[in-house]
Parts: sequence; structure tokens; C-alpha cells
Amino acid sequence: MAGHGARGRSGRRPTLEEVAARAGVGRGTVSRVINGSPRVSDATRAAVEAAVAELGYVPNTAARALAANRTDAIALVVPEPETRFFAEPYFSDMLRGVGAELAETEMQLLLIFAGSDRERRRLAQYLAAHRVDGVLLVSVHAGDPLPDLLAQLEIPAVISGPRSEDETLPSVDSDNHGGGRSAVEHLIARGRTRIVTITGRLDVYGAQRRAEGYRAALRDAGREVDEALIAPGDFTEEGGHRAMTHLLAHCPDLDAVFAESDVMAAGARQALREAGRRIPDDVALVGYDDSVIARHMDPPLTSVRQPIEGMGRAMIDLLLHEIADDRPAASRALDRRQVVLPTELVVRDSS
Amino acid sequence: MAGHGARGRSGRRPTLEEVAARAGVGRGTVSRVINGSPRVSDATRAAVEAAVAELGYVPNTAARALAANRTDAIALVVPEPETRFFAEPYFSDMLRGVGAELAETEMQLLLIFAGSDRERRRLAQYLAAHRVDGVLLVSVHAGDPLPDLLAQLEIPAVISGPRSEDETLPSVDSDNHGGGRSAVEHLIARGRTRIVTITGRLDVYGAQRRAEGYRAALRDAGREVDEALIAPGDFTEEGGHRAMTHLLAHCPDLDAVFAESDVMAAGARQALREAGRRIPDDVALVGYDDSVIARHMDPPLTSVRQPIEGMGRAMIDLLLHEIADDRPAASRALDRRQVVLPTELVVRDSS
DNA sequence: AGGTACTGTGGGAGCGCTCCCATGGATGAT
DNA sequence: ATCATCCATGGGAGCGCTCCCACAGTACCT
Repeated sequence: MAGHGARGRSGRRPTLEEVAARAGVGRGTVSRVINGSPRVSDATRAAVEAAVAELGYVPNTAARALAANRTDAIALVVPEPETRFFAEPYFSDMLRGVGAELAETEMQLLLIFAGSDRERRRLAQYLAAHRVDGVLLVSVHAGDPLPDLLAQLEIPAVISGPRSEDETLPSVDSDNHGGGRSAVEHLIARGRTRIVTITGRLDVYGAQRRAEGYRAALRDAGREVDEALIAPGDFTEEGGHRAMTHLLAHCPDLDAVFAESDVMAAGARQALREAGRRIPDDVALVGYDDSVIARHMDPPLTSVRQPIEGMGRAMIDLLLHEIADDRPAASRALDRRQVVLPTELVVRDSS
Repeated sequence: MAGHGARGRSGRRPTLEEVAARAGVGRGTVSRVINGSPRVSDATRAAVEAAVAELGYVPNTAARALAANRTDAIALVVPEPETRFFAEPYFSDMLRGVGAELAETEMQLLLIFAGSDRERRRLAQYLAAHRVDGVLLVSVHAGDPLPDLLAQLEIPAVISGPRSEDETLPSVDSDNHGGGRSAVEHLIARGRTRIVTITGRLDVYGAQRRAEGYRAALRDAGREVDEALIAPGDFTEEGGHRAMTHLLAHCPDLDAVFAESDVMAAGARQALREAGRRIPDDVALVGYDDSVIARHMDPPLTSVRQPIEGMGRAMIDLLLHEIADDRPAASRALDRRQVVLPTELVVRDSS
């Protein structure tokens, strides 16, 4: 596989210059062939390719990076401790999409965790050294200084889940609004009349959008939106339990719950059990994320699925464009690239 | 944090040369300071450090890599599909150890999956380009050509789990022999008399060692080793079930089972259940790996734990030495570095 | 006083590539 | 036949660093 021709134990790797000599052409021409420039005659190209094969030539990445001022590497930055990274299937799905899309290219993917302060300092140093051509940002919390740092260093970046309506970074997101709407439309179609919702942390933009989707679905069905039926959660199981308990107290005749994350749905389910409500007979329950717990819940939970792998692919797509785009950053900011991917409602027994 | 002094929107990063000019010294001196050479006077060092801070200087990695012929990066190569990587806590633990040990250094860790043929070709290309200073190999199967490729390219590497008694690569392993022995000694201490074992795939060196540990423990207790009590498994749940069924048929009076992996223990447990044997009353059961399933089994499984995080640390240790060691590979091969870490028996209700 | 040894320092050379300008031959228009 | 154009091609310059040799200065011996 590797180790053609004369090389092997020599230890020295052939250089462009040597390939050029062997092929009887100049250095520039070999470079053009290696980089797939069209400005090379077929005969010359063939000769160079033969020389490359004979010598087992492999370009020196460091030299290329130095001369061309690019690294051919991009980083997937995860501002979470590694533990969460492994625990949540979200990241693994995302990684699969990113990896698949990147396989087409010569780009190398780096996985960087920035959960602790120490790791974040390291990351800052790393970015300052421009060791990557671009950055993929996942699960960034509001107020995180990372996006600004990237902008200041003028490093192309794409964020998953815009931080607000007017996110300045190119972003990829699933259709939270549509997802929330589809959950509620489903409940309406099932004949439910008193539909409540448990929202996520409203400083997360996506959570707001889900809640707005809830409202939109009700309005479109000609129903009135009762703000008392909307309880804020915080994406945790306890939060879901608390919100559900609150809702049951203030609105005992509810017959459907849209929990805006599966984890909160698990908390809500517990609270409903404690209140003696049966699922789905007395109360229908719909979650969001279609995570593992959705499938394993009793009864299995209807949930809104996001196309996470597709989001990963889309992020790479955007980022590669961003990197290729060598216009000054100022004008680039004009065409805000925001990709929104559709969600899918996965109906199970809970509704 | 980043973006001191004049830099920021300029786009151009300061170079060594500029730092030198600013500090009123030569290029070489700045390089010495940056690289922590002791051959610099305190006054000069201070001046250079000030200039570095003022200019916000960050070394250019590509230039350094080119000039010094090193990359300051090492790769953790996982010859498995990503799915398994995320599924098995083994990798996550390993990664934690590796990351912790590496945090002390300037080294950058790359995670490379080589599950598919395509990925393997990519990896070969990657290694041929010498894009890393060293490689960490985990869960390598017998017959894998990767170790040879690394040897041929003269890339320092460390393997977790030697492939045989005379592994040529530096390796880190847990004490499989001692682990197997401790499991059986425990069963003996508990008063069990007819102890059987289900081995792993015997083409895996570690599996052989565990089985030998079983034999050693029996011999040391003055008991005779009956080869009929040893059934080969294959590390799968079905294999464990099959082996257990076989053992029950041929040795109905067995009162203890040492399954050489937790997964096989799960299979064995099922077979014991089907045969109406109670655990631990009729039959004691011990597994190996102390994986998640051990804790969650009914009854919770006694199991042999390997210090995986520690193994990760040890691998980095070995590898960094290997990299620092610039003696020719031939003489280096003489001092085979093999680290073996002790295991720990975690006793639960199954024994 | 001269010699030796060491220490801190400056700067040339060179790592292997890309970028770009210059060159020369082929092609087509006049 | 003449000139402008258009390739394909060669090779100089330079990317930012490390390595190493040379040199001045100081210290300590004869």
C-alpha cells in the first residue's frame, strides 16, 4: 500500500523537487498536477503522476501550510465536558454527518473539548495560532465569548443553533417553530382540547421558537392561546416534573402535554403518574428530540425528531463555502447564511 | 485574552523576526526563549517575553513543523466504526486518561477512526504524510497490518493490549493473568468447588492470559485443572449462552462460573436462569471488564475492573518517551517497554 | 600577560512547498 | 509574413521557523 519504489527504510521522504527531476519537468508543474490545476497538458500530467507513484511521493503538509497559509483542518468545538459528549447521542449523530461530508475532501477534522476553563484557555491559544481553517460550533450557550473571539480572529465559523433571530454567524438549525407546531397539530388532530406546554429555557433561542410553534398551531386551529397553559421548564427532568405539577394544579382539565424536550417529558410523565393520570388515555404526551429515552419510555413517547446528521452535513457545507470565500469578512457578513432543516414527528403510544 | 497590542483587525500576525526587533535581540534568541532553552540571560528573557506579550505573538505551527520536522501532534487510532466508539465506555475512559496526561504538554491529540476500508486508506495516506509524531493504537485485532505499517514508516507507536507474548511494539496492558486469577481465588475463598470458565476468543492474547490465570489460581489452591470445565466463548452474549449451556450439560454439579467478559456473563446468566439455577445461591458468577452492564445486571455482577484511564495515561507516557528518544529504531527495539497495570476485583451480589 | 573554557548571542542556511512572473512555442487574426 | 494572444512551463522569491556555527565577552587558570 505505502512504500513504493526506492523509499522505505531510507527515512527521507521524496520532495516535490525530486519528483520534478524524475519526471523531467519543473517544480511548478508538479505542484500544479498535485493540486489538480487544469493548466497542464495530458502528457505532462501522466509523466508526473508516474513519477509520483514510483517515488511514493506524499506532499509535506507543513510546508504546504506554511507556503499557502492554510491548514486543511477544521475543528469541531464542543463547549462541554467530554462526559456529556459521550452521553448524548446528539454529538455522535452530528459527528457522523460531519465525518461523512468531510470524507469527500482532504480536510482533517479535529475534535476539541472546551468544557473546563483550562481547556478554554488552550482553545483560545489554539485558535490564535490559526491552527485550523474553520470552526464548527455546537451547543453554544448564550453569552459565550467564543463566537466573538472567532470573529475577531477572522476565523470562518458555523454555529449549530443560532443564538438569536439575528445571529451574525452562519448557522444551521432544525425548524424548531415547525417542530413545535407539528407536535401541537398532531395533538389537535387526535381530538385533544386542553393542550398545555412545558417550554425549555427561554434564553435559548430554539426553545422560544418551539413555544412560538405551539402558539401558532393553536391560533391556526382557531383556538385562543391561554398563557396560563404555558409553563417554563429548564430542559431538566426535575424542571419538567415541577412544571407539570404546576400545570395540573392550575388547569386540572388538561388532556395533552407538549414537553419541549424528551427529558422534560420524562419528568412530566412522572408527575402525571403521581396525579393518577393515565397516558395516553387521560393525557396525551409529546416530547422533543426523539432521544433514546423516547423509545424506552413507558409508554413509548411520541417525539419530534431533528435531522442531526443532516445538520452536521449542512454545517460542513456552509463552512467550506465560508473558507473558500476569500472576500473580506465585512462584505461576507452581508449574505447571512442560515440553513433550517425540517423536523419529523415520530408518533408512538404516548399520544 | 487574545488580541493584545497593535494586532487585531490587521490580519497579519507578528513573526519571530518582529518580536526580535522589538526586543532588540536576534531571531535565535527569541526562538530560545519561546522554546524554553536555559541558555538565555534573565534580562534578555524578560525583554523578549515583554515583546511577545505586547505584540501578542503566537508561534506559527506550520513553520515550526517544517523547520523542526515534527508536528507536535499524536493520533489515537481506533480501528472500529464510530458507533462502537461511542457505545463502549472503554474508549471514553481511555480518552479521559490520554487527555489528562496530554494536558501537561503542548501536544495535540487527534482522534482517527479507521473502521471502514475507506477510512483505513485515508489513515495510511495520513501516516505516510507523517502528519503526527506518534500513534496510540487501541483494540487492534490479530493480523491487522497497521502495526507493521507504522514500523515501516518508523512512526513511534504504543499499543494497548499486546498482540502476543513477544509484542514488538511498546505496549500497555492490564494484568489479565492476575485478573483471571483474582476472580477464581475469590470464588475459591467463597467456598466454591466446581468452578468453570468461559474464555474469550483465544486468538486474542489477553483472553489467553485470563484463562491461564484461571488455571494458575486452581493449581495454586492445590486443585486439579479439568480441561472439560473450560469452554471457549467469543466475547458475545450468544457465545456466553452457548458455552454455559454446554458446561451445564457436561458438568451439572458446577457451582461457580468465571466468564471472561461481562457480556458473556450476561449470556451465561440467561442460560443459568433457563436451567433453573439461582445466582448466587446455586451458582456464583463473576465477569470481567466491570462494564455498565455489570452494575445493572440482576443480580449485580461481580467483575474484574481494568484501570482503563490509567492505561491511557501510561500509553501517553510511553509514547512521549518513544518520540523524545531519537536513537535509530533498530537499537530502540532492544528495550521493549511493556507496562502492565493491576486489576481490581469489584465484588457484587452475584458471587 | 597569555591561554583555555565556557556562556550568551546574532544571523546564515535551509526545511518543502505555493505563488507568480517571465519565457517561448503554438495559434489565430490581420 | 507579422503581430497579438494564448497556452504550458520553469524557476525565483518567500512563507516563519529551527538548527547550528561563529563570535564576543567574561571567568578562571597557568
